[in-house]
Amino acid sequence: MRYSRQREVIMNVIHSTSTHPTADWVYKKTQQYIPNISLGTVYRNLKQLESDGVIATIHDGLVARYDCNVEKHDHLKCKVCGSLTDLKLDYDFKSTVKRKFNFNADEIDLTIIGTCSKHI
Amino acid sequence: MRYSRQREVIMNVIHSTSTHPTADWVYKKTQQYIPNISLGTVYRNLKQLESDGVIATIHDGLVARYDCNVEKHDHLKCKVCGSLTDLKLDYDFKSTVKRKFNFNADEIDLTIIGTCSKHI
DNA sequence: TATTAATTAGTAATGATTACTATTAATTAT
DNA sequence: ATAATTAATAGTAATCATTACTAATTAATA
Repeated sequence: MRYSRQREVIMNVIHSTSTHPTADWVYKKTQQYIPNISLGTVYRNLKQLESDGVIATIHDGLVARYDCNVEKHDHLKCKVCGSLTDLKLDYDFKSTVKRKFNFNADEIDLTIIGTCSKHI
Repeated sequence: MRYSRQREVIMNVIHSTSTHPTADWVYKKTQQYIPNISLGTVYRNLKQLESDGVIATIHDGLVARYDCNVEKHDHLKCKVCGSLTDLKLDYDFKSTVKRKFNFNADEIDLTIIGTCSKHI
């Protein structure tokens, strides 16, 4: 993978926030630095960065969100404001599903949906 | 909500499988009984049945899948064949996130991704 | 510096879903 | 049973996120 300014800006934009932005948000943000950047370029680079393990993709309903935190973690999703917050929980379901279903677990996707502290 | 044959067939189709079908799959299946049924009718009814609590929607990547099992449960998703299998796990994260984040949890969405027994 | 191949901008295409509208049909009051 | 009412439908167009395509650009390299 060779250098491109577009990719560098995209990386910086993603690292500048902890809001798990969508591709469109990243696109609009990068436009502030490279006005004629193409949406396709944003998508292509996000995908490339993911397959390089530099960022992670979170499927949030119908849209994909991107996260520079690639460590395994879970999320709190607020029904009111839609915010997505990182959290770490302790569990080990892998041995359970191996035993019960002979299923080889690679990753666990866990999201807790509810109301965040701002709206209580 | 008043009776319609279309809705009845859609319900029967969903209850005839445990494969968590997509709207398109349901559409093609209902076409066997009502050849000129409209895709919009399928989507409208699926949404209506969900808001009535008769079926549940599962967001699987970019597509929505529908499930006649409305009891709270988790899923095993196979990376190889894409199958989605129901499972029930024991956990209680609600009190943890309430204590740590003052977050009021309503539901927990947990999917374990890996390889199912068929491909081992 | 010339060559090569990755990357880009711009645009068209796709796939899932929703919106719109005139028509059809289930219910309700007559 | 019949007419009136209005939810539900078929068919089509629109939307939204994402991917595919192509000719032009540009980073690396010989």
